[in-house]
Formats: sequence, C-alpha cells, structure tokens
Amino acid sequence: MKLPVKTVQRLSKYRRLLLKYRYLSKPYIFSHDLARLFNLNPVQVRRDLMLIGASGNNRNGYNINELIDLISDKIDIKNCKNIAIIGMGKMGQAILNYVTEEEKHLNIVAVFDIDSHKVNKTFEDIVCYDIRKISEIVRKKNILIGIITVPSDYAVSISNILIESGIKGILNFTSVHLDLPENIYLKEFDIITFFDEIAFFIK
Amino acid sequence: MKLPVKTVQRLSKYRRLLLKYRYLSKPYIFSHDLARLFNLNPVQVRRDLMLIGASGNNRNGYNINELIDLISDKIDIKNCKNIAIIGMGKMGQAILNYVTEEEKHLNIVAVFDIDSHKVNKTFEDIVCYDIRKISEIVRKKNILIGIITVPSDYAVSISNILIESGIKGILNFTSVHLDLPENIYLKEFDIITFFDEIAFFIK
DNA sequence: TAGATTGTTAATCGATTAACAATC
DNA sequence: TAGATTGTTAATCGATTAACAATC
Repeated sequence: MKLPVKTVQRLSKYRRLLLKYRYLSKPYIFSHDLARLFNLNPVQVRRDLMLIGASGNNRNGYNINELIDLISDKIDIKNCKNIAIIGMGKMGQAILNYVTEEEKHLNIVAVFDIDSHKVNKTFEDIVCYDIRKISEIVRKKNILIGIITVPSDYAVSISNILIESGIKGILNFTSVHLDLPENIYLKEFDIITFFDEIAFFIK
Repeated sequence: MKLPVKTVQRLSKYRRLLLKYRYLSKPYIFSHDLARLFNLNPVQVRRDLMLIGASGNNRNGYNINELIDLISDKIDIKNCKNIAIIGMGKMGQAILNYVTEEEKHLNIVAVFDIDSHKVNKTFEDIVCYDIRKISEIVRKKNILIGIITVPSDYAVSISNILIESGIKGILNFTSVHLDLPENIYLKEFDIITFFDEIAFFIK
C-alpha cells in the first residue's frame, strides 16, 4: 500500500491518541474532534482515513477500536520490527526510556556501546553489547532498524556496518549527513537546524 | 525577509558545513559540491542562495566566507537568541551537551528542573534553577526560546508558564501535542512517529 | 425535513526541478 | 570559441484545502 509520508506520520499520531481515548469516552469519534486535538483540518483527517479505507458514519463518526485496528494493520510491519540503538550515551538512553515507557509495539532488542563499563550491563532490561558485535547481533536477532546516537565522528562508519549487516532503516541523531544507498530508508534528526529554524521564524 | 521553511533548514546545514570547510580547502565552492554533500539538486542549492541574494561566479563558484556571513546575516536573530531547557533528564542533558559542544551561536543561558538534587547544580557550566522560577528567570535573562524535555504529563503546564513569561518559540520533545497561540513558533519532535514512519517505509 | 456529518473530487498552495539564457 | 557554471523562470510534483454530493 502506498501512502504519503505526511499521512503515515499523522496516522501514527491518531493511533496513539485513540489508544489513550479507548476506554475514556464513548467508542466513536468525529473527524473534527481528531482534527481539533492536533490542530488539523477535519478534511485532512477524513482524507487520511479514506486513504486507508476507513469508514465512519454520519451519525457517530468513526469507531475508535476499528480505527486503531485499521491503522495498525496498514502502517505496522507484520513479522519484524526489531530495533537496535547504537550509542548508550545520554541521547541513546533517553530514546530507550522513551520508547520502552510509551510504546509497546516497537521492539528495541539490542543496544550497543564502545565503553567497556557499559558493555554487558543492561539498560531497561536490554543487554548492551560491544559495538564490535553489531554485525553478529543484527543478523542473529533479525534487526531491521538502527538508531545512531554515537558521537558525530563515528556516524559514517557505524552506518556502513549497519548496512552491511542487512539493516533496512536508519534514524540518525548525529549532525553528520549520511549518504546511503536508495534502498535504505533514512531519517535525519538534526537538532541544531531546528534551533536555527525557530530562531529565524520568531524574528 | 521571507524565506520558505525548507530553505531556512537547508541554509542552516550549508552554514555548518561551510564553517568546517572554511580553512580546509580552497575558499570557493560550487553549487554542485554543496548539493552532493547533502544529496540535493544543485538547482535547489542555487535557488536557496539566490533567495538570500548570494552571488557566485561561474569560474570558481561561491566564496565560502561570504556565504557564511550572508547566511548568518539572513537567518540569525540579531540581538537575542537566549534559550532555556526545561527538564534536565537524559534528553535535556543530551541536547545541552550537543548544543554547547557543537554550536557557538546558540546561547543556552538557563536550565530548569523540579528535582532538588539538580537545582543549583551546574550542567556544562549552566546553572540549573528550580522549575518554579521559570517566569522570573525567563524575564530577567530575556529568554526567547524554550526547549521542553520534561515528562509528557507536564508539557502543557510548562508551555503555559513559558508563554506567560514572554517566550516566542518552543521546541517540544514530549509526545503531547501543544495547542499554542498563533504568535508562538512551535516545533514538535515526536520520536515515536519517526519510528512508525521508518517502519512503514521499509516494508 | 433541516442539520450535521462523511467521502471524494477539483482547486490551490508550496516546494522541487527542468529548461534555458547569461556569463566567464 | 567550447565548456562549465550561475541565475532565473516556468513546469511539475506533492500536500492541503475548498467545494459539494451523499447519507443518516
């Protein structure tokens, strides 16, 4: 199924909200309620839902449980969404906490660091492996997504190792732009750029 | 000056790269070099530079130092770019390290936490204040940008305090969507959504 | 029925890129 | 001059939204 990037992002947000609302309110929600909660246009919400084949009714709106199931069916990977974090510094640990606390459908199955004080320790019950074992563990645990939170200077070599090991998607938190093959889905997360953007637009 | 969001983001990246290249290579750079380094179209680079009134010459390309100065002149705030981070957990500390290490033109002048063990300590030489002093310190230090890295449940109340204290831009790292007045520039940073996006597109 | 809503197409808006003239 | 480049407009592509028919 082909969906626009922005639609996938919004569907992810809708689902998270709906999961919270699941048992709190009546089992239906209107497109304009969902829209209001995210500052969106109700038409946009209906269009997003249309694209995944959702149907509501014009008396009650959309059934919350059906919507959750349908979004999950359309955007989740079925068999494997195993994730590794490379770099257990503050950023790596922050992301690990964040994901293990808030989301149950994302599986972080391994973390890596170069520091021997961290290797073989656990973080949120996940074993930290030596960074030299990336290739071995990624294959063994069938990891498809890698999060790079190492110092910027190591980003390129880590990304090369990940790709050789068969990873399919990379989230890069360093300030170095990665030039990857077309078949690897890359998402870069550049904090300084966001600061500069915000500084420009508050002028 | 009015510039597209995407152009501002790219200009920020160009500048960072040019600063690194400043003394390493010859003092000129071609649009296609800059483009290649970021996987962009050279036309796009030239268009971005055109929008800020840069001019190159067709023998050598663009003068690196002139470009740095021009980008800085166009995108930086002149008098004040004071920033505060609210929440000195792992994410807050990670961002603080990141910014103080890599960027000299962004001034983080205060950090805040609720934990009495952190209050009055320093992080990267910056004093951590009690979260109840946000209003006082934001005004006193003329802080215009706030980074929210508190637990999600506190995000809304912190954003209200920041806005009452006169902040103009907010970077929200929690998973809660903030509904802010039009005149506040908001940038949301939702990690789970990025995970879901990447999972969808590697299918 | 009147009113509120969904579902969908067409129009609009914004960003990217193709095309090409001008310059050295 | 031929070739490479800049600078700019027009065309294209993608995402958002206006308009409106269909439904309860």
